[in-house]
Amino acid sequence: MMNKILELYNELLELYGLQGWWPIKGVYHKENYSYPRNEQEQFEVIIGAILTQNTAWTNVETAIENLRNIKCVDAEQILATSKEKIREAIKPAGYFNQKTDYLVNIAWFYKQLNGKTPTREELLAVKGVGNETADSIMLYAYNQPEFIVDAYTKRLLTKKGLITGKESYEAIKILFEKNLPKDVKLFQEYHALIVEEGKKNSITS
DNA sequence: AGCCAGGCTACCG
DNA sequence: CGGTAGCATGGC
Repeated sequence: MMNKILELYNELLELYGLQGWWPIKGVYHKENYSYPRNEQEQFEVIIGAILTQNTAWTNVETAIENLRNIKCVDAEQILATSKEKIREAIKPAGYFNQKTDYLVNIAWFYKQLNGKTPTREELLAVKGVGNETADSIMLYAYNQPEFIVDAYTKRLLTKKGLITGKESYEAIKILFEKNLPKDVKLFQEYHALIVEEGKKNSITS
């Protein structure tokens, strides 16, 4: 018999279908997992992961478009641009003072990687990158099998009675990873489905 | 007119 | 360690 974590995945998949995350240039590439296709797209995923911290994705889209207009969906360009300009561009995403610093930090980090794939620990050492952002970057920018735990995930698992809600980030992450095959596509779709479910169901359901 | 959104850091006990 | 204030915009 299947475990509850895998059952939940199949239930969500049945409900919502394949999601095809992460959106690039506002587009969800359903049933195509060859993204990101180049460094520009990879870096777009990374800045999106930072900008979406506690922020609605629609606001992030606007911020990324503003950054695109000033050629700053690019690590070198961010480092060559004044913080004031970046701050203005990402204003719609909120927390713009913090996030400007975070973007500069990740730009330095990305540049020194010189094309290498970072470890999760290296990402966590960047100020502005916490557990969820690190896992989002690993899973969607680098296609590494790290399961993402977010507010929707905790809420859904609590509602399903699979956790109490008091577990740590790490504990919930491990719960998923030990009950699922270590499959990047599966991890990508599962998190996307959880977000879809979270968006469609109000806080009080 | 609040409350919420794909969190993180700093600081407290 | 766990708990929480502060950060900020836009949509409903």
